[in-house]
Order: sequence, then C-alpha cells, then structure tokens
Amino acid sequence: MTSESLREPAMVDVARLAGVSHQTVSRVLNNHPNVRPDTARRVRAAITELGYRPNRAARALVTGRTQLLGVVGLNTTLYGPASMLAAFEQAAAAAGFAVSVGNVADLDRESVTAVVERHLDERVAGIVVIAPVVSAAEALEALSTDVPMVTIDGDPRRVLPGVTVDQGMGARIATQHLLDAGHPTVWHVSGPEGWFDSAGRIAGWEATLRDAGVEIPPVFPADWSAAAGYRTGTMLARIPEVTAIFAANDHLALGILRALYERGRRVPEDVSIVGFDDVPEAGYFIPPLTTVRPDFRAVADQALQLLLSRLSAQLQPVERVELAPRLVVRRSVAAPR
Amino acid sequence: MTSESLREPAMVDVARLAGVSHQTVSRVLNNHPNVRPDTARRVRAAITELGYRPNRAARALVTGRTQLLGVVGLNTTLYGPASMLAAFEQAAAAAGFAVSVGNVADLDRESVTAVVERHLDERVAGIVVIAPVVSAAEALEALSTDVPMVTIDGDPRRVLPGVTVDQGMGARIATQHLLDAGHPTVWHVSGPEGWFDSAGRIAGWEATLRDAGVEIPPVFPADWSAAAGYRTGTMLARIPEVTAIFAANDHLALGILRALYERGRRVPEDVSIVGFDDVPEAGYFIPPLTTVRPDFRAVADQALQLLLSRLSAQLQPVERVELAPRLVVRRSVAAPR
DNA sequence: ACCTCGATAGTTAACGATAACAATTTGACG
DNA sequence: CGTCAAATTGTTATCGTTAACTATCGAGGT
Repeated sequence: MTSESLREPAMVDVARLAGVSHQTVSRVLNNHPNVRPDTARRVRAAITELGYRPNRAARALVTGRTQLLGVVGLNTTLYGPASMLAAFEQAAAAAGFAVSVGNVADLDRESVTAVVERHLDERVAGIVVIAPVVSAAEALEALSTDVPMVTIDGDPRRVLPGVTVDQGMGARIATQHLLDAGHPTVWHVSGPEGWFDSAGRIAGWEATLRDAGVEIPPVFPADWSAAAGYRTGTMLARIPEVTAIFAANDHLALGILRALYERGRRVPEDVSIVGFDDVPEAGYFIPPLTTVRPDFRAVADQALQLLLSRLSAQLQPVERVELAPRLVVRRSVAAPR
Repeated sequence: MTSESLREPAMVDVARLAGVSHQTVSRVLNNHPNVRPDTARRVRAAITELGYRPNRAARALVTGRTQLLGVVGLNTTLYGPASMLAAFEQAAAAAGFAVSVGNVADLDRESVTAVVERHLDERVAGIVVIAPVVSAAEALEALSTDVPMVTIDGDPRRVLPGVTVDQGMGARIATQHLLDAGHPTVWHVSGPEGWFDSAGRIAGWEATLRDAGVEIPPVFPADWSAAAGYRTGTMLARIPEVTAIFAANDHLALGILRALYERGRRVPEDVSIVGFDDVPEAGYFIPPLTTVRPDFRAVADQALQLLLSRLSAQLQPVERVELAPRLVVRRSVAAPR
C-alpha cells in the first residue's frame, strides 16, 4: 500500500506500454494535432493504467515556465483579504494554475521584498500582491523583474496594473445615504494611515460632504479593529452633535456600536452608522448594520484575468480596474430627531 | 529594465565567473564540506554579482523532491481556518518551504480528492488537510499515496496523524464555567452535523452536565453562522428556563445575543452565554463575550512539525496531538437571578 | 624518496519532460 | 502504379541541477 514500485512511472513507461515513443505521449498530453485517435486512446489507457502523472519539474525545466502563481498577502486573517485569497485561488485553479501564498507580518518594504523574492525563487509565472499600503507599493516599484505583477487594493494612481474596489465611490454612497436620511453632517472613523483604503474612503467621504455644502468634521483615525472602534466610539459618544457616523469598516463599526450603547446613545434613534465590507455577521450586530459591500470575488477574478492577459502578451499598457461596491441597507440608519 | 539578457544566469555562468566548475558552485550552495573558504567566497561573490537564483525545477527533477507543501482547506474565509492557514504558511516559510493552497467549496469526497490530486500533480513534499468533516476524512483514507499527510481538526480517532484543538476540553471549561456561576443547567447551540468540532463540543458539554448530575437539555443544531445563531436564538429566547447557553462558536453567539436582545432578555442578567474561538471582535459584542480561545498558531506549528518529522523519517507511528484551549472571561456570564 | 590518505576540485551521467528535426506512412491523383 | 504532400510517428538534443566518480595536490609516515 505504501511504496508500490521503486520509481514513479515516467513518460517512457507509458510509451512502452502503449507501444509508442515518449514524444507521442507528450503530444497526447498536450493535445497536439496529428495524433491518430486510436493511438491517443491507447496512450490514455496506458496513462490511467500506470497512474502516470506528468512531472512538472521536468516540464518547467525545459519550457522555462511554471504553472504557479504567487500571492503575497498581509493579514490574510481579515475577512476581506481572506475572501479575496480564497476566490483568487479558486479562479486560478480553474485556469490550471496552482497558487503559492506568502504572508507578510508587516507591510513594510523589507518584508514585501522578501516575500516577492521568495516567489521569484520559486519561478512563479506571475505575482498578485494584496498591497493596500504605501510602503508596499514603493517596494514593488523598486523591484525590477520580468515576472508580471498585479496588485489588489493597490494605489489607484500607481504604475503597477491592478484591480481594486472603488473606495471613493463606496464612501460616497455611505455618506450620501446618511445625508439623505437628513443628518446635518457625517463623522468619519477612518482606517490607519498609509492604507490606500483609508485614504480613498476619507477622500470619498470628504468630497461628498463638500459637494453637499456641509460642515466637514475632523477625521477620527483608527486601525481596522473593533478595539480601535470602541476607543474612538467612546470619544464620539460624548459629542452631542454627532448623529451620523461612517466607519471605515464593519469591525470598527462594531466597536463604535458598543461604545455608543454603553454611553446610552441609541442606534439608530440617536446616532446612525454605516460600515464597510459587509462581513457575514454584520446583519446580526445590534442593530443590524447598514454597510457597503465590495465584491471580493469579482476583484479576485479580475486580478486573475489581468495577470493571465499579461502572461500571454507581455508589455501591455498599464491597466487599472476599479470595481463599484454597493450599499446594503439594514437598520443602523434613521433620520435624526 | 525589463529584459536584461536572453537567459537567466545558470550555475555554469556563476562557475565561469568564479573560475570554478559548476559542481563547486553547487557545493557552495548546499553547504557541502571540503570547499576552501576562499573558493566559497569567490563563488558567493559571483552569485550576487549575477543575481543568480537556483532553478528549483532542475533541482526537483534530479533530487526527486520539492520544497513545496500543499494545504487543502475549506472555507478559509472563516476566522479559525484563515488563522491556521496564515500561521502555517509562516512556519513553513521559516522552515524553507513554500506552500500551495487549494480550497474546496464543499468538503465532500470528490472535492477533497480532487484538490489532493492537484497537489499530488504538483509533487508536493507533504500535505496538510484542514478537514473538520467526516466525508473528508473518508476521502483521505481512501487515498493511497506515499506523500505524508497530516490533518488539522481531523477526527481524533482516525488513523491519519494530525493535530487538533481539544474540542471536548474546550466545551468542558465553557460548560463548567456556566455551571460554576450557579446555573441549573446549560443549553447548547451546536455546529453543523458531520463536523468533528461540533461532535467534540457536544460530547464535552454533555459529559460535563452528566458529571454534574444535571438535566441534559436537547441540543439546538445550527451551522457556524451568525444567521443560524439568530434563528436558534429566537427559539431559545422563548424558553423561560434557559438561563445559560454554550454556543459552538462566537458568530453563533453573536446571532443569539441579538435574538435575546430583541426579545428583551438581557445578557448576562437574564441569560449567560459562552462562545468558542475568541474572534478578535468578541470583546466588543454587546456585552463582551466570554469565550474559549484555541491556540490556532500552536495548532499550525504543531502540524508543520509533525509533517516535517514524517518527511525526514518515513513510516513513523501515527501521532495525534490535541491542544488545550483556554477560557477568556469577559462579561457575558453572571449568576442566575 | 615513495606511498597513502584526506582535502579539494573537476567530469560525466542522470532526472523527465519538450522542441526541432528526421523518418515513415498514408492517401489523393494523374 | 508511381509521385508528392500531408499526416503521423520517431530520434536526438536540451533545460539546470545533483550524485557518483575521478583526478589532483599536499602533508605525513615509513
């Protein structure tokens, strides 16, 4: 049961069994034309009989390319990145590619460079970087390599091709939704500095307020955690004129929700709040959270598409795709009293 | 900047530049003894000068093994699996292995088999399966291969080596904690059928109640989602004698929390509740959730350790490691009134 | 001075696939 | 029935490593 023979079957073994040359086996495997159907059938039979698997190392050696895609991710423990990673892997698998992941603890230059180098060592055919942070983008641009690279959630204004959710639009629909409910203005608890997501959402929020000709309150900076949301929420809860909050993500919103609750400010009666991400449990916060939902699967699919297109034809113009998120209305927004 | 030369530098190029044979370069690269320090220095200089990277395909071809580990995961979008995946990747990277991920949509036999086959095609050196489900375990056992396989969250009683968190113990400390608070008994909202996690937690809960000589209420089955928690919670909220609930995970608990809230049953004054997983935001539920925290990083590390040990010496006794989780006390438990 | 042995280095042969080219078979057609 | 082109198959070289030998050089012992 454990080791059936000394050596894994190779192409020559299949060839011998089928009574052909190994090249013919190769042709069958790669769907070359000009193989007699009958021959192909015999070869395939031999393949299954022996349980033959092509040796990818040998193939990679002679062709000079692998069927491997590298992903460099940060915090793949967060909902958004984890979703995109999973979606990307599935799309890649469907296209016949394996994906190798590399996580970085910090998104600083050295860590990113190190992981990319590791992927380059593996001779990946392409790399996807989930690099939402300025320092990472810089690291990537400093890297000179022939391997096609695509970013997810990268800088919308950078040179690297990539796909990202339209943060600005997401922020606009969230902010506008609160404005439309009748609030005099909207306060914003942002993601950490240095993240494009944060910057994009801040910009969208601010632009919406400006367009509405409404007062622009100071930004309350935080990171992406519920803990930070709670901390910031305790501050916001003390400010009487705060009636509408746009939180940069759902976990932040959860923390804010609890801070407001403890302070006795009811949601949505006293304060309205909108989140971002639509994590699966957002509908079960107290109250159910109105939030902005990016289409992570679409982002991942697009990223793969982009990568694949650069794989076939090199040196294309830089492409950037921005995907519009949509608002999911639940019960955390109401008119002010 | 883009394509600097026709061909990537190979070992011979390094050899030529250093004035040695390619074999000597190989020896330097693999830290063989009997290379004069001075020679080694020259070789290393040549390596960095050319920006040489060993070709792993060629190496794999001749040695017959890769530095690749395969992971087959389900739902790597959930907090637990995502954490273990990230931790495993980091541990593997530290040990010099790349990891290739393969997600399965469903944990049924075919899907699992397909993903394992894909990994086998890639000639991975070892495979880790995050396979918390009966059907997956069956699929794995049916597979006959020489590639070492280790499960995470597999069946504690199966033949495959693996590491898992001690579900039974986790359930015991949760249940006991509620009993110790003075509750007459503890109700359980379980994970889906077919999951070892569910079964283990149910068993631990039931055993604790039995040991305490206390009434064992019916199990309320759910899946892992907040939505299911909410649904189940609306039922539980109507039963007056329910004063203590052990939820099979934190998201379930979140849903239950909201159902209780809507029904006007206060937590922890009227009903106490304990979760499982300690997701990062559990401390910001309303109220902050007392929960059981498994050490996902330790699980991943152990899994790698186990895999690595089977890689070096084949045919070891089956090993199983169970890691004890610990209780994180917050504010969702109180004495009954 | 000679032999031996260890340290160091080089040579050659794999590994298992694809690519390029050569050889053979087949079929159409005059 | 011979000829030629197309279809089919086979042969050989090659990718870049490591493994297994072989060769060379000095030092130490006799």
